[in-house]
This record gives sequence, C-alpha cells and structure tokens, in this order.
Amino acid sequence: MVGKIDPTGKLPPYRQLAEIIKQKIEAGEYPAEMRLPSESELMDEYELGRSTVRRAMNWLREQGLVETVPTRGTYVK
Amino acid sequence: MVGKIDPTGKLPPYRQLAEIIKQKIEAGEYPAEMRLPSESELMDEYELGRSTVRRAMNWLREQGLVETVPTRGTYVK
DNA sequence: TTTCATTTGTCCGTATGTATT
DNA sequence: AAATACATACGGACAAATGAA
Repeated sequence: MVGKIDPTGKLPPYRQLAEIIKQKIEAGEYPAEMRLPSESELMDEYELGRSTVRRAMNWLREQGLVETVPTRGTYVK
Repeated sequence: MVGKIDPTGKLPPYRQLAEIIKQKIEAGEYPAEMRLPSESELMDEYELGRSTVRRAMNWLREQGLVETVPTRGTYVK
C-alpha cells in the first residue's frame, strides 16, 4: 500500500512523507497553487508528530516543490 | 511608497502597522484629537486581518499615543 | 420613536513560526 | 523525534453602543 510510513524503513519518516507528497505533486493529485493539507491533518493522516511533518515540509521547500506562507499554509509551486 | 506591510520583515505585521501610524502621528498627519481610520479601513488599506490591526492599536495604546472609545473609534492623544 | 450603519469588544477555530525541554 | 508552550496571523460570528436618518 502506498502512503504508509514505516518507522523502520530505510528512509526516516520525514523523508518518507516528503516522498509521498512529492509523488502526489508529480502525479497531479496536488496541482500547482493548491494548498497542501495542514500540518495537523498530515499528523493525523500519517500518525506523525508535528516536527516530523515540518521536517518533511522543509525538505519539500528546499527542493523547490512547495512554498510556505506564514499563517496560511504550504502551497504547491 | 511608504506604508507597505512586509509579512516577511523583521518586525511582525502588527508592529509595522503601528510604526507607520506612529510616524504619521509624529509627522502631524494625524494630529491630536483626530480619529484614526477605523479597523475596517486599516484592514482594507494594509490588507491585514482585523486581529492584526487590533494588535497594532493595542500597541499604540500601550505607548500612550492613542486612546480608544468603544463604538466610536481610536483617537490621537 | 424606530431603524440602520458604523465601530469597537469578545470569542472561537485554524494555521504557521519559534523556542524549550 | 516528540511534546509542549507561546507568539503571530487570518477569518468568521455575534454583541453592544453610538449616532444618523
């Protein structure tokens, strides 16, 4: 099944989440300009802590895939 | 043009707005006894949420620069 | 007097930023 | 990585008071 986080996997959880989201972006499931699910939603959905979700967001941001607007959300670039 | 809010600036938006208004007061553009623009007007003019505008007002009030009269407005002291 | 628009007061919910432990 | 706390910000909703029509 796609979209599950494996705490014992090769990649750390934050990178796994980042890859999942990256795939969704590239697949068009998350189109440009779309706001990603909030940190809270991602925490619930993938059963991760906020800092883990934020690390994933940081990674995606560093990759130039998304853009974060303070107090608004993170958007697909 | 002076009076633009930079969401990524050093000072948070509410402080930037407060500084703008403070300058106008000190420059005489907003003389004593004058009623400041309403919260709604400031929201529109600077594209800020009401709570942000109100924070700016609180700050100005704490500085002793203005005085607020409920249902009437905020006045330069 | 009644009605209406304006303005501030208050509260709630949600979201990100930062720091600490 | 997680948990927690606090700051900052946006939006909506409703109340209360004022003053004008």
